[in-house]
Amino acid sequence: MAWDTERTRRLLLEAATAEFSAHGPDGARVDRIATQAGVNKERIYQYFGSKDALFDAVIAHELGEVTADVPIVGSGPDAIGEYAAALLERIVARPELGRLIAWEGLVRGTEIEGRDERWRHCRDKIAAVQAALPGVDDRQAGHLLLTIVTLTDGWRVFPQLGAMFVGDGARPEAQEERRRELRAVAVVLAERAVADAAAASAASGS
Amino acid sequence: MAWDTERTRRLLLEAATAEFSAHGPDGARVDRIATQAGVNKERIYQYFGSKDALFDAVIAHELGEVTADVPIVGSGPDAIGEYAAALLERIVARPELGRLIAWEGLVRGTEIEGRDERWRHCRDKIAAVQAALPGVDDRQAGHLLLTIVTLTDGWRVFPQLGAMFVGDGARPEAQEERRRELRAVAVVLAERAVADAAAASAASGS
DNA sequence: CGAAACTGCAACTGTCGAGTTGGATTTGAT
DNA sequence: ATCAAATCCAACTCGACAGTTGCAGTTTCG
Repeated sequence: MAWDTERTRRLLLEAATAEFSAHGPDGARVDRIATQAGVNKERIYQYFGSKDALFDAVIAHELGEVTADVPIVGSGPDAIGEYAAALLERIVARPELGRLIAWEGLVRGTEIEGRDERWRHCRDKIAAVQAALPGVDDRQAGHLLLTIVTLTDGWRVFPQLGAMFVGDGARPEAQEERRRELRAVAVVLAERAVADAAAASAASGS
Repeated sequence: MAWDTERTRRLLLEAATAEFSAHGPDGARVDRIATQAGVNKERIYQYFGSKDALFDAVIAHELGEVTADVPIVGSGPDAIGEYAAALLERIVARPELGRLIAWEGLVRGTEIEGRDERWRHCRDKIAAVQAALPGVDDRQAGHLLLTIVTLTDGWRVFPQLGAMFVGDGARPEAQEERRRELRAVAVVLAERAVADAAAASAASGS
């Protein structure tokens, strides 16, 4: 078997993703990550430098995946609804990123690593929303996306709220129900954004 | 000066609220809480038993306050909009509870302390929504509340998202803008819930 | 006054965990 | 075969932190 440094790196990243997602930057244990990956703890420092840097690497990696996994297809409010539903489905199947983002927000605030690249991602998404909803401006598209992403991430970050307000969120039926609800919410908000845009354009055009 | 055990307890609770909100159950330091409160660390164990128990006490205390602070006044979709706006205003002024709930959700999941009392709070809120929006059933009211609470809490829990999508969320104008947006979202969703309820009642009535 | 409870203070214990180090072993390339 | 890089292993350092203890001063209340 060849020296497969990419494999070692990948194993560490996968184990770290699970560990950081479950316990956060403070609760995560470097030893557990190493054991879980079946790799020596010392390797982590060779590859990533520090626990914090590993956390950043994990987030950057996960973020790259979700963007590719869940595109906005089609156009019109329904397309936004489908996007929201797909995003929720994805976060149920892979809750890691939502939780990681929450840990990051709580611990680091807005001072995040790799801000530039992430900002580019967000601009792209905003542009994609605008492509699907012609006439909607940056601000409206940004708020719409913020609302959708907050609701999807929040579903797995505040599980108590779901359990209290709509019954245990781990139940498959609850997942499905919430997915329908979120899709409907996204559609309604997208329709509103389009209507606002039309009204604004009519006002300025007259 | 008389022995004021309530004051000692209150000082500890206040300091613990700030510390846990800022750093979470894992990141919080018992020594810092004691120093901040101007009370000896040992007192914490006399009064609350353990770091974990102190965390639970902090959440229970904060939760009691918010329910009293932000009621639903009036009726109709606009009342729900006002409620959402007031909730966001409150979380900007006192971000502690939102962050505590997030820490709790991330670390403890749905297995929370004092579940019964909290469940009662939630039932009350759902009933209050139904009082403001006649005809709306439990499920719809629950989803509406879940959406509103997730969006308000998320605003301070995912500060990066706000910064990326709508500009730095710490700016006062951004706060105000998001507040208007959230109010509008809540109104739209409340209107939709009412319309759904009317349609359902018409269908069953015919 | 005197016992009992409350508090402050400071040092202590024991554990846990991040990061390091040195040496042995394996592997691919030349 | 040989060398350099990648890996494993195990023990180690060092600091941090939760929780404890003993003691001395203070307040309350009988």
